[in-house]
Amino acid sequence: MPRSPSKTRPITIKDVAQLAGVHASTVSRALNPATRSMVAQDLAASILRAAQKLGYQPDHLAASLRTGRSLLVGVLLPDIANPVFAPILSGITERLIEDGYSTIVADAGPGAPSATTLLDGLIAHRVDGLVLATATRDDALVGRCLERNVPVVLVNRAEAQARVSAAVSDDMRGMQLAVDHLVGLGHRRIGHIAGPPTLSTGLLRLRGFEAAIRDQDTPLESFSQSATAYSREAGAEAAGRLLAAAPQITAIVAANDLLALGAYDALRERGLRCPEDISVVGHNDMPLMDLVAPALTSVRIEHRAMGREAAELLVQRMRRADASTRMVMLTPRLVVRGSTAAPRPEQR
Amino acid sequence: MPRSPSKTRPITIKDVAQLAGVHASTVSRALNPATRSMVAQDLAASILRAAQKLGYQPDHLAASLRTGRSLLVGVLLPDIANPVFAPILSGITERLIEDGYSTIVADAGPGAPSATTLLDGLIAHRVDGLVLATATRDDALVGRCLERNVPVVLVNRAEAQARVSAAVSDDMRGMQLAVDHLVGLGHRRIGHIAGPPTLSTGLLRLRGFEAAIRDQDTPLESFSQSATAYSREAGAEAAGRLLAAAPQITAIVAANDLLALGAYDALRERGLRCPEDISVVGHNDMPLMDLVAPALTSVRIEHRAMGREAAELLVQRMRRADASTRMVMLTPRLVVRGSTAAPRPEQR
DNA sequence: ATGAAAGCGCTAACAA
DNA sequence: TTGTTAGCGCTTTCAT
Repeated sequence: MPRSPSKTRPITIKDVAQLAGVHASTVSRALNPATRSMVAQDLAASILRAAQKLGYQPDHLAASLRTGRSLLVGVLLPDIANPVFAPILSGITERLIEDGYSTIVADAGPGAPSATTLLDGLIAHRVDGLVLATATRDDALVGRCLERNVPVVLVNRAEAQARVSAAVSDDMRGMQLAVDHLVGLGHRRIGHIAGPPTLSTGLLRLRGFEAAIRDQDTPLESFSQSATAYSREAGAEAAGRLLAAAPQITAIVAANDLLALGAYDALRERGLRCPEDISVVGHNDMPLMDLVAPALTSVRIEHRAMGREAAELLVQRMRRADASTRMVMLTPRLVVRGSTAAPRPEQR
Repeated sequence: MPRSPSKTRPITIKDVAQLAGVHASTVSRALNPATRSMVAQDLAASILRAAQKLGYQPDHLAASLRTGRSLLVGVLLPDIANPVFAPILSGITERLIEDGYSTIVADAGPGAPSATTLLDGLIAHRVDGLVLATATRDDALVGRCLERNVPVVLVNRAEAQARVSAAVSDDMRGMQLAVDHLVGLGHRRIGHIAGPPTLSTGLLRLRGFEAAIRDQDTPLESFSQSATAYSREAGAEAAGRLLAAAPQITAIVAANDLLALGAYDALRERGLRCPEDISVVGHNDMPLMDLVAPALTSVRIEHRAMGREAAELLVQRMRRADASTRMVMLTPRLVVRGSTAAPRPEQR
């Protein structure tokens, strides 16, 4: 006497075939919109009904093994906790889902395995492509993907050699906006808290700062100190160095908002007021920057759009292996708030 | 003359077997730490070397098809853009990677497909388990997972029937902390901006508020208005209703930080100062809440730990199908900052 | 301790 | 238009 199956086995395409009285391959064709036209309309309909009735759920895994496409894309983030990556990730998943891809997220943040280990894990899952938000200017991971022939694009940060497509903000222009704004307010001695020079954002924003200073009609004094990381603590530390080295500055341009918030901390600690004593400009315009005190003037980057663009580049690359490599550069704009003001007359 | 393969075919276990001069199954045993002991030590070593030399990368997909385990876990978020979910996600991935799982993230935020569609997509990828951060008190998705026999746990929000394990904060206690603090400061007329009652956090925090009011020795007046969503805009709108209905209140307890920030907006718009005219308490203690003006007094939830706990519950459930269903409740604590103060004497 | 062989669920080339 | 067949890369009985 056959015992009734207590453990429910998942419904396969074969079960559907049996119920519909056709062969499994016919079911496969009927169920896949791309091949449905190969099946007689009414038959396809009855197959669909059978599948529905059984509660059939396709198995991507098995399909992937056969087709060589997993419909999985890996996203490697430097640190999920950093608020700028949430909208980037959101933009990426939003675009990818339109083409049927799901997103595996790997966080290379503190306490995580090495980025290389994470990358190998993603590749082991046979992702169809990768978005790296972690890229340094000279990035070994990119080479690894290229070797393995896995489509890859970069987001937010680019590498020095443009081996793969990237979606980034125009970092130099962003700094120009910041410096122009400060000079327009009357500032003549401006400091920069640079990001890590190993990251494109760190280097390009520093270069952008220097270029913007040079390009002014007015001669300016400028100073800069590099932060060791994009964090509030590193920002406070670098701001301290900057203020010690150049106490005459009347404004600080930070390479990112977290650094700017660190600068707030440093100013407060020294009894300096913002913007009365020192103006501060950030970069990224993260969520809530309008609510901090003083509200932060910042270079706004459309992170969500940037994520979408990166995903778009990847989709194109996954569709055609020979898709051209290119860099999509989004134009930032300055959002002026309360952290910048004209220097006091006696400071001039 | 055989042409050299221009397109690099991925290295399979067979290639390794050939190079090592053994059968594929031996390679499989040698490469898997769990079965390595079945293979002679020196042979295993030489197989490992062969794999290394060829740059062999295992194919989880093929293994999954065979073993029925994908090493993939799905995480369904209500809205990646909401800052509380970043640390939760971080905690989840951190714990799961310890057991070799990768995380597929699906965002049910604005503009996304329906949660049901996303869930089916995750199931199609044959995830070994699911973490739902989206649960309503009466959630159809949970039932769907149960039907499909997919291990599932909830995080941050619980459902009314405790069908599955969940990691949450003790929402009622959180509100007690908030109310006790305000009463201790001398407040006697307190308003609550509640979250959506369809969410456990919304309902339990409301109940917690009411219970905390009742439990005071001093008789109090209390009022509440529900926000339609956990957003700054909805918070401003609900705060407006609250102030209109009960202008005599001296303090507002919001069901979450975004609602509290919305209350800030509403107060500012009406020319009311915080904390001089009205004290405000938030809930969650999101990143940056120490920097908004005024710095927000808030009920701190350890979101990262909560994510880890949820992942832990899921791992246990995935290991043993009969693992007990339970609720892990983290104890919140109050972080007092500048948004709360004693009411002015004439307000008493 | 190792090899042989079957098969996970699906798709695609080929046949009819 | 539909069925037949083979096989994606791996793991796991079973046999040796």
